[in-house]
Amino acid sequence: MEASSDREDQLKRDRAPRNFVTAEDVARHAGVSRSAVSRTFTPGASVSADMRQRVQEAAKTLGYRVNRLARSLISDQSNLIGVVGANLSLPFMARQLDELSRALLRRGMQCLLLNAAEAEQGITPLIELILEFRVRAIVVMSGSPPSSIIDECMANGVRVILVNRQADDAEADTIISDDLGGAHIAAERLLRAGCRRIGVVGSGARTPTQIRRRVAFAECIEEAGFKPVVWSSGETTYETGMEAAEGLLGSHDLDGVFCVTDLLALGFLDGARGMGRRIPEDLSVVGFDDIPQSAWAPYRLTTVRQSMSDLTGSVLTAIEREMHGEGMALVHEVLPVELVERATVRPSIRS
Amino acid sequence: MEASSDREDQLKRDRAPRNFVTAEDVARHAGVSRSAVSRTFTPGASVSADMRQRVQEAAKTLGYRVNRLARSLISDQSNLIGVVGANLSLPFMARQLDELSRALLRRGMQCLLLNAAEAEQGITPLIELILEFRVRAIVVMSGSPPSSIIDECMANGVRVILVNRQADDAEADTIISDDLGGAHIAAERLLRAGCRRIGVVGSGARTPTQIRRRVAFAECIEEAGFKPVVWSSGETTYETGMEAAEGLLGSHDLDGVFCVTDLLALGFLDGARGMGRRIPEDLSVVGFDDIPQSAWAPYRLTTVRQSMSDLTGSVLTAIEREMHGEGMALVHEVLPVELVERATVRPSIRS
DNA sequence: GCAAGCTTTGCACACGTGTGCAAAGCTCCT
DNA sequence: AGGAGCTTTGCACACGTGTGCAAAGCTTGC
Repeated sequence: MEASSDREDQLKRDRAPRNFVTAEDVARHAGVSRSAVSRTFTPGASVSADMRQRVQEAAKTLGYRVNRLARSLISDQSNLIGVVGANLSLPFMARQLDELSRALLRRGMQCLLLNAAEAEQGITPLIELILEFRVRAIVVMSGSPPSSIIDECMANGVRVILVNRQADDAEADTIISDDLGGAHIAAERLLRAGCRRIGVVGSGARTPTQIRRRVAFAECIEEAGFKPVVWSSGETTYETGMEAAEGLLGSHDLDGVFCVTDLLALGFLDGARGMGRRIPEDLSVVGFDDIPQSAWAPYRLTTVRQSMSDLTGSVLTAIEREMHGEGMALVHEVLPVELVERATVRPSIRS
Repeated sequence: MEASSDREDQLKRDRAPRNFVTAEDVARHAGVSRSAVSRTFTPGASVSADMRQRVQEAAKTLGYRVNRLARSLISDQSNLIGVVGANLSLPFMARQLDELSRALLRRGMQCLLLNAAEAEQGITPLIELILEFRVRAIVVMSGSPPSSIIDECMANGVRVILVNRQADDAEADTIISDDLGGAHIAAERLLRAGCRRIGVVGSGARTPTQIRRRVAFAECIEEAGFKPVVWSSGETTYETGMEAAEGLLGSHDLDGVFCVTDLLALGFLDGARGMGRRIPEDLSVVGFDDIPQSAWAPYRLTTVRQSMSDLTGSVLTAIEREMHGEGMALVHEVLPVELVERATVRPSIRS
């Protein structure tokens, strides 16, 4: 917080003189009142046609732009949506952000993006910062906000929408893809392929999503009477996937592996191949997410797909739900997933 | 513009009542003047220690957050940086945005992200929208702004920073990686490998970057006495790379190819292999950008690397340069590139 | 103890906009 | 022509904050 203050201090010191045209200027130039200008740019306000035209002409020649800061000051509401995300360069996150920012713009909202990568003490400070902009809602795609800050947001009329995140018993909207179902599908598929010596690969990240997928998968396998080998350390990257392959396959002769993330799966595939395993003859692999790279020729990964459009759609639903009245109800959605069959799992034995 | 207006209209209709705590509330609760509250939260203002503490206590119990909209209204300046980008899910763009948003936050600035993907009539409307937020500067990573809007930004004291973009003779900061140098390096490397039947692969996108790389490469090859075959259609994706391989290798027996983008190169590699070409024995391939996937085991792409940190650093330099006075000078940087040798080009013949 | 100098505090104005209210203008019918 | 009813316009206030200015308080040196 200290460093940040110093920074802002400096920003202010070398502030440049601005000269934006104001509604006052336009009014003077068009010979009308300032209210008329305001109404011209306020949808639904009462202005006559020729007044509107006169104002618009003046505005055009002067280069007038409404000052949204001032506008929002009145309504105590901006069209800003705060977005908290980290690791924006990971394929899945990138796609998520791409779709979300596009959808927001299409609906007349803007995206205030804060990168949580360097948020050592959690994302609470980031959310606090976002609140200072009087945003319309906050979308959290990374980190786990303590319920105290969520409550504060809600108390101020700002919805908090958690995407593939969880906050135990806090009043937040929660949109999650069906990790349990997906893990189940993956387990089922591997078992049907006749796999018996089974492994799970996760990273060291302790996100709810990772844990749910790993645990649910392990349970399924155990129910079937087998004992899965688990890998869970490192970052959630391709490289970790390779390490997992070396670590796991060096000591265990596995014939089926579930990677909780496609990125891990791709690394794992390359690692396994590097150790001489043939896919899927010797070893079947299933991923989760369906990122674009999974369809690339060297991989053709069989994986559990999250529907990106469902995800974005649900976020928008939550944002547009009214804060008070009967629409206040929280959104709690578990989005369905589906298996995408490609080429990394052996065909089912009995069909 | 029409649709957007309707949208905003609707946003206003279902506006929810808010109840943010104001500085006035805090002042009353602490028994001091409102100015004192303001000064407590203004770095560098004159407040005594115990006054500050009293205010901070009251602010904490009441849950006060400075309203940045109001604050910015005074200074006519926010800490917002407008960012225009499209195709955020492409690896290179994603990394760029990741680094930029991180750097901005670290320096006490926030990122107002507009996705230009659906900007059919150019990005001028987007920049106009951004201006309404009285941003500190605008970073353009996609689309090409006409110089009229750039001039308007500059007239209002808002810098426009083009990243790997170009606006002919407009007053914008321009930060470009050395496409010409990179193309030269790529050509040189292929020639040294003994390639003689050479191709260039671009997409149908007519961005300055693409064109510069393609043209410069072709020139180098022609200077060496050969005539390159050119592919340039489709989107800038992996799939286009594959198509290019099929299209080009079906009719020409090439032994060296330069892809103006790594993503194209990866698709091209897979396409070429699918047609039975051995890399690099039969065919050498060089890319441009050095995205993470290029280092993956099936590819090990030799490519021309843009330094992401240089790029981000230069953007920050431009943002922080003063608008008036001696610091007003525009930033025009051409960032150096370097060849990353991996495994898709044959060793040099004469060394 | 007192004056000079410094620090701290409150008042009041400014920033650019939206909007309720009442006055003014217009339309239309009798 | 005149009045009822509707539309349009301007005034003035509100939004929450930063800050110049002067008054008040404090410190220091003699």
